[in-house]
Amino acid sequence: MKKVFNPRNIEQKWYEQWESKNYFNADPKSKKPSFCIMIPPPNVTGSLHMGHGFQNTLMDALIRYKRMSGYDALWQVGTDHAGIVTQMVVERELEKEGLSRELLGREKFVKKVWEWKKKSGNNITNQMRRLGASVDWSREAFTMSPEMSKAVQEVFIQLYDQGLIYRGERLVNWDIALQTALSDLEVSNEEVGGNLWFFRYPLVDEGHVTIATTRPETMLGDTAVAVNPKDKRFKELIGRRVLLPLSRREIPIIGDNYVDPEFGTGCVKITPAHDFNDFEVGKRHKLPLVNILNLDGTLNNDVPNPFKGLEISDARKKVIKEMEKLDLLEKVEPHKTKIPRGDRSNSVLEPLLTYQWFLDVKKMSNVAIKAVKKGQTEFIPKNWENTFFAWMNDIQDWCISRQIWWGHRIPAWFDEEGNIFVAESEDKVRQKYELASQKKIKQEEDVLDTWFSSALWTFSTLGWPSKDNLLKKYHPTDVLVTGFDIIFFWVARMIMMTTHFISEVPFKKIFIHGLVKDSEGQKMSKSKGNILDPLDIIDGIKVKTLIKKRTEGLMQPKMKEKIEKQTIKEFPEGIQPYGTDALRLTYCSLASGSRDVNFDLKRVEGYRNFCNKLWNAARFINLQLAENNGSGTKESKDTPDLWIKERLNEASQKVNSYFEEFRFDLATQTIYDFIWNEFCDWYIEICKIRFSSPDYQESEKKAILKSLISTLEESLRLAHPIIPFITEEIWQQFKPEHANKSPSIMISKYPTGKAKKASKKMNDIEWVKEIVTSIRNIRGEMKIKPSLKISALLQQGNKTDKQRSKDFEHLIVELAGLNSMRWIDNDEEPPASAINFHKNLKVLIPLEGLIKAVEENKRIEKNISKLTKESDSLSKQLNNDKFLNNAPPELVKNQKERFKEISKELQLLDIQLQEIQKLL
RNA sequence: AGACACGUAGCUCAGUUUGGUUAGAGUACCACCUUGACAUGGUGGGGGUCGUCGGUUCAAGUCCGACCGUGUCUACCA
Repeated sequence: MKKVFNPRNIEQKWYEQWESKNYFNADPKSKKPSFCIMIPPPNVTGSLHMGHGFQNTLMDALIRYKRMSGYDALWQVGTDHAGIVTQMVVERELEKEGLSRELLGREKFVKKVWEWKKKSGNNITNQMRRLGASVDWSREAFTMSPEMSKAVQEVFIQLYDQGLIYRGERLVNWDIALQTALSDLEVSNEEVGGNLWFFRYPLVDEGHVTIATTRPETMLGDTAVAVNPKDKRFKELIGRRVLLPLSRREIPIIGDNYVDPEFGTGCVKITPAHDFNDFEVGKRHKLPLVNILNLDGTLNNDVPNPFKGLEISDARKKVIKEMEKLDLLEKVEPHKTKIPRGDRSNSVLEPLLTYQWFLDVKKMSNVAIKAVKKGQTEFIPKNWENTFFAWMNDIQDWCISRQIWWGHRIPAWFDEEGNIFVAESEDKVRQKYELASQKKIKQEEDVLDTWFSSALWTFSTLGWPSKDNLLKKYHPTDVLVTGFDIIFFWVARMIMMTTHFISEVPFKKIFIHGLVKDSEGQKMSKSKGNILDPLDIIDGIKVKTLIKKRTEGLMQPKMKEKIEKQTIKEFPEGIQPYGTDALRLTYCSLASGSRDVNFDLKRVEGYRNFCNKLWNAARFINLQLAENNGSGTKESKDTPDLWIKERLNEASQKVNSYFEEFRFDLATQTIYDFIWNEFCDWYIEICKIRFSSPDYQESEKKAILKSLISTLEESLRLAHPIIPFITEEIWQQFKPEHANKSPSIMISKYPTGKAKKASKKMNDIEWVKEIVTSIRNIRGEMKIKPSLKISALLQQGNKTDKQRSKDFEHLIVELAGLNSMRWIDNDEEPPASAINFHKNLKVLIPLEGLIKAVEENKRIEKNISKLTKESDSLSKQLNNDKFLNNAPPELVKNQKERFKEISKELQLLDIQLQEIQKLL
C-alpha cells in the first residue's frame, strides 16, 4: 500500500466492476422488500453542477444503505428533454452553421435535436458515474422516449376527455424572443428603475383626466379609464367618455374598486389585452380587447399608422414624444417597477392574448392537498408543507402549451371550422369522432410544457400505462430527494397527476435539501461566474482552466475580468484533486436540513485527510500482517478488543437511525468520530503496544490482529454508503483475511450494531483513556518533550482504580510516555508534584526538575478558577429551595454529587497550590 | 406589502422539536514533537455576553413577545 491515499487510481476501476456485475440493478422478481428512489431528472443537454452532486450523493448514500440493509433497491435514473433550453441550445448551434430551425423545417430540426441529445447525454451519465451513483442504468429513462411519450399522450387524452384540459384565448406570459407562451412559474420578476409618466386624456365634452403609467406605449390599446367609485374627486366622472389621444378613439370612464386612489393620480388607463389586472377589470366591465402586438413583439396593424411595426421600446419613445408635442405630458417621475423575464431566455415577457391549452387543476389540487394533510406524503423538514399549501390553495390553471418544436406534440386535430378532436393519431381521431375520410383535419403545432411529462415521472418510468408495469412493486416510491426550488414546478404537479391517474401518492416522503451556495453564501450561477463542476473537485483543476471554464460563453462579456479576479482570489492555486469520497463526505456533512449549504473547500480538505487516515490505518494493519505472518483464526477476547467492538456497535446503531431520519450530517460525523477518535487514536495505539510487547505470545498477537481486521471490515461496511470507493478498495485488499464472503462490500450486510453488550470492559478502557489524557495534559501544559519518559504516582483512589491500574499498567505507561507508574500510601507525603484528580484518585507527576513550579502554579490557578465558577453556580442552585422542590430528583442528585466532587477537588487543589507556592 | 427561514468560535456548520452537568465538530490559530500507519500526522492548549432587548421559569442557546440584520419565496400600485 502506498503511504498516501490516491483516489485517482481506484475509483473508476471499482465503478466499472460494480456496474458490469449488475450490482446497481433492481430485481423485480426478488422477494426482498423494495426501496425505490426516483431521480429528479436533470436536463439531458446540461451538465451536473454542485447542487446535483449534492443531491446525487444523498440519494446514493441512502440507496446503498438500504441495499446493504436487505432491500431490493431501485434507484430510477433518467433525464428530461428540457424543451425550451434544449431548443435554444440547438438553435444556437445551428446559427454557427448559418442555419436556423425555420430553414430546416420541423422534422429535420427535431432530428438535429435528437442528435444533439445523443452527443451531450453522455456528459451527465459520465458525471454520475464519477460521483459513484449506484443507479439502475438498465432502466434509464428519458421523458421523450417512445414509452414515456405514450404515457404523456394517454394522460393528455384522458384529461381532455374528462374536460380538465381545454383550449382558449387567454392572456398569457409571452416570451418575445422564443415566441412561446410560458406558465406563471416560469416568470421571474426583476426590479428596475423606471419612470411614471403622467398623461392628460381629454374628455369628450370638456376638461381632462390625468392618468399615470409605467408603460406609455400600451395606451394605444387602452379601452377605458378607471377610477375608484368611492373616490369623491372623480365620482361624477364615471360614465363620461375620454377621447384617447393618438388613437383618437372614444373610451369610457368606469368605476372599479381595483383602483387605488392613493397611487398616482387615482385615474388608471385600462389596457385589457396587455395587462393581467386590466384584463380582469375588462372582463367585469365587458370592455373590448385591443391587441396591439404581433407575436414577435412589434406593434401590429391595429395601431395608428406611424406606430405600425415599431419595436416596443421605440414605440414607447414615440408615444412620449407625440404626447409631449400635443402638450398632454404632464410630468415624469422616477419610479421603481418590476419587469417580468422568462427564466430561460431572460427576455422581457409581454402579457399577450393568444390561444393556449390549459389544465384545470382545481380538483386535482384539492386531492393533492388532502393527501399531504392526511400524511400519505410527508415533507421533511415538515415546514415545507406550508410552502406547498400556500401555492396549492390559490393555484391557477396551468398553461401547458408551448409554441416550440422540441417536445411532446399535442395530440389534437382541428378541422377547418376550428373544431377540436383529441386522440393518439389522425386515424384514431377519425375513428373516435366518426369523421368522414374526406374531411380535412390538421394536427396542433404546439407541444407540451416539459413539466407536464415530468409530472408523470414516478409512474411513467415504471411502465404505466402498459399493463405489465412495475407499479405494484415499487410504487408509491419511498422517498423523493429534491430541492425546495421545484416544489411548485415538479413536486406539487407530480402529486396531482399521480393521485389523479393511479390513485396513490407518488412518494411516501419528500426530503427537501438545501441549495448549494459558494462559501460566501452566493447562489452559484454561470452569470455570476462562481460555478464549480463536482468533477473539478474530484480531479482537481488548474486556476487557468477554471477561469476559462467560468468565462466561456458568458452572456455579459464585461463580467470576464471580474470573474477572473474573483476566481484567482478564491483559488489562487487552483483546486487540488480531492477524490470522490472526500467530496461525498463533505456533501453529507453539510446535509443538516438547513436551507442553504455554503460550500467550503476547506471542509473537503479535512475529509480528504480523513480518507488518508483511514487508508493509513489499513496500511498499518497490512504491515502487521506481514510482521506476524498473517492473522489468527479466532478473534481476541482481550478487553480492548471487546471495547472497540462495543464502541462500533454504538456507532452503528446511531448511524442507522440517522439514515432513517435523513440526518446525513450526523451519520457522517458519527462515522468520522468512530474511525478517527476511537479506532485510530486509541484502539490502534493500544494494539501497537501489544504487538511490540514481549508479554504477548504469537498466538495472542494473531488473535488481536484478527480482531483488528474484523473491526476494520465492519467499519468499512458502516462507512460504505458515504465513501464507497475507498471502502471497497481496502475491503477487497483484506478479503483473504476477513470472514466476509460476499464478492463486494456494496452487496454485503450493513452493520446494525445489535450485537451483545460488554459494558464492564467498556468502562475499563474509558478509565484508561481518562488517566492517560490527564497525564498528557500535564505533559502538554508543562511542555515536557514527548520523547522524555517521566514517572507517575497514584494515590488514594478505590479498589477498582487499583485493579484497573494493575490490569492496564502497560497500556498507561506506553500511551502516556512513562518510565514508571506506582502507587504510594494514602498517608505518605508525596514529592512536589503536578497533579490531576479523578474523583478520589490522585495522579501525580513529580516535578523532579522537569516541571517549573511557576508553570504548575499557573495551571492549578487556571483549574481552580474554572472549578470555582462551576461550584458557585452549583451552590446557588442547591441553596435554592425552589430548585430542590421543582427539578427532577435525578438532576438534583447529580448536581449534589457533582458539587461534592468539585468541592473535594477544589480543596485538594488548594493544598496543592500552597505546596507549589512554597517552591516559588 | 405578506409568508417563511436564518443570525452560535476568525470561517463553514451541528445543538433549539421534548428547557436541566462544563454549548460541540471541521477548519483556522498557539505551543511542543519529523516516535517504525499517517506531517493529508501526533500531543496539549487558547478562542463563544449563542443578533439585541424584554418576558415566562427554580433553570433559557432552547419557550413567548418586540426589535435589528440577512436571505428566500409569493403577491404586487397603473
